[in-house]
Amino acid sequence: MTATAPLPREDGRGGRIRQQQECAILQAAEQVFARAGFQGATMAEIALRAGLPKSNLHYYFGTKAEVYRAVLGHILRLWLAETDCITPDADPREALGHYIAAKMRLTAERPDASRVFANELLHGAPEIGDYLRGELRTLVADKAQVIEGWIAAGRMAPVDPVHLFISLWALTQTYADFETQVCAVLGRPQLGPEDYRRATAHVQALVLRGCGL
Amino acid sequence: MTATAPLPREDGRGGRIRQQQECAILQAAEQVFARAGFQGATMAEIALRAGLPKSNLHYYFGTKAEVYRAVLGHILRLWLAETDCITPDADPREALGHYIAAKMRLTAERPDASRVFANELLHGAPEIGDYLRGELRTLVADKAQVIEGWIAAGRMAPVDPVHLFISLWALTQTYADFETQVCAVLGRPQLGPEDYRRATAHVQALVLRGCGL
DNA sequence: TGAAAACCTGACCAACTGGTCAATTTTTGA
DNA sequence: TCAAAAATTGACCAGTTGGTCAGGTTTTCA
Repeated sequence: MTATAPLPREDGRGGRIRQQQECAILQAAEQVFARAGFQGATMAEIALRAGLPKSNLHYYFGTKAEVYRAVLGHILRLWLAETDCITPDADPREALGHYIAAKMRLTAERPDASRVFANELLHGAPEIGDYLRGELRTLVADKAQVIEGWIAAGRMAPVDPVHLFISLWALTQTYADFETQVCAVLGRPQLGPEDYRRATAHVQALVLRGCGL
Repeated sequence: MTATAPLPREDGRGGRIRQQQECAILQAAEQVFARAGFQGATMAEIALRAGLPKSNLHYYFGTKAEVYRAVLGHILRLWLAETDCITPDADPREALGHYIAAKMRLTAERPDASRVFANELLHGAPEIGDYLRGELRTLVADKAQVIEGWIAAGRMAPVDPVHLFISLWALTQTYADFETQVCAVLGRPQLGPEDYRRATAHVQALVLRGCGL
């Protein structure tokens, strides 16, 4: 019922200023949502971090849910990619190794994105359920067939391909989502590049050997 | 500043009624916290599910944080156990296989507990950080030594034991914490016993082979 | 049996938070 | 240069929620 925000043409860019501000807002929002979840996050804090008054924030995004959806949208784009290397002709060992490294890099570089995503899933994915059951499922089904092909050709051990993807996601994301626990048992104050290198090597070794590669 | 609730002697049981009510409350609270997280959960909903008026809920637990801590306490007790089978003399293959099965059973039987725990970790474990860096870390360090022993004796492939534990937790809990995503890619409306059986077999196969067992 | 302890509850409140709005300033582009 | 569009902002509001409290009922147990 508000005529305040003339909604940026989703396609073309809005004004120069709008682009800048929206970017700052989404960056701030990702942090806040990651730390506090949807309910725990407040518009006031997002505004504060983005460096503008709350009412200005509402000028760009009508509701908190709108900000949240925008943040999730950004994150989903990151999630889809990275499976390119999994093709029938690729070398299974190299393809899976690359995929693991890529996912782990994403986890290390954008832990907040991972956490927002995790939080959304944890609460039943009310916002992105359709995407999961649509695009993501299709993508996984495709890649699963590739892996079935590798198995049928005797190029790797028989492994349920869909469960394998679930495992890969779990193994990599856990380092961002549950960083506190990981740090605790590793006895580190926080995860650094060296920790991520070790984690990547460990997951690769475990999974590749687990797939008979 | 309230003298209302004469705090149940933590040690001995409070009155018969108190025990019953507290149990009902904690059960309800686990569900609510699992679905909504700490901030999203409301005392009103917990009370409703427990079948008593909100003010009565406040008679047993002074604050929401107190309820939350009690729920987490229950859950931590579940988490600690299950590693008993990992001992120097045990057969690595059987010990790890059992551990995976046990953790997966816990995940299947108490998914809400897993989700509350996951949520707490996701938000930086403000409540149980000390436990993680204390008891849990010690336990893991102990068990890691056992595994190092197995490796040194050539009874399994060289795997970083601490990262192995992190992997095992991730692989099992993911089926509760991110059930929505798992269901989506598996094309199932919800996970049933058969799904958990398959998941267990998959994780066991992957990890055991991954450990050269 | 009777009084103290434990338990129960509706009414109430203060703080917080998402969101609105009218008025003002800045930017744009013809 | 100047008017229309875009951007900014402080004041404000209504709904929600955690928590309080005074007074009542039930249970316990000596």
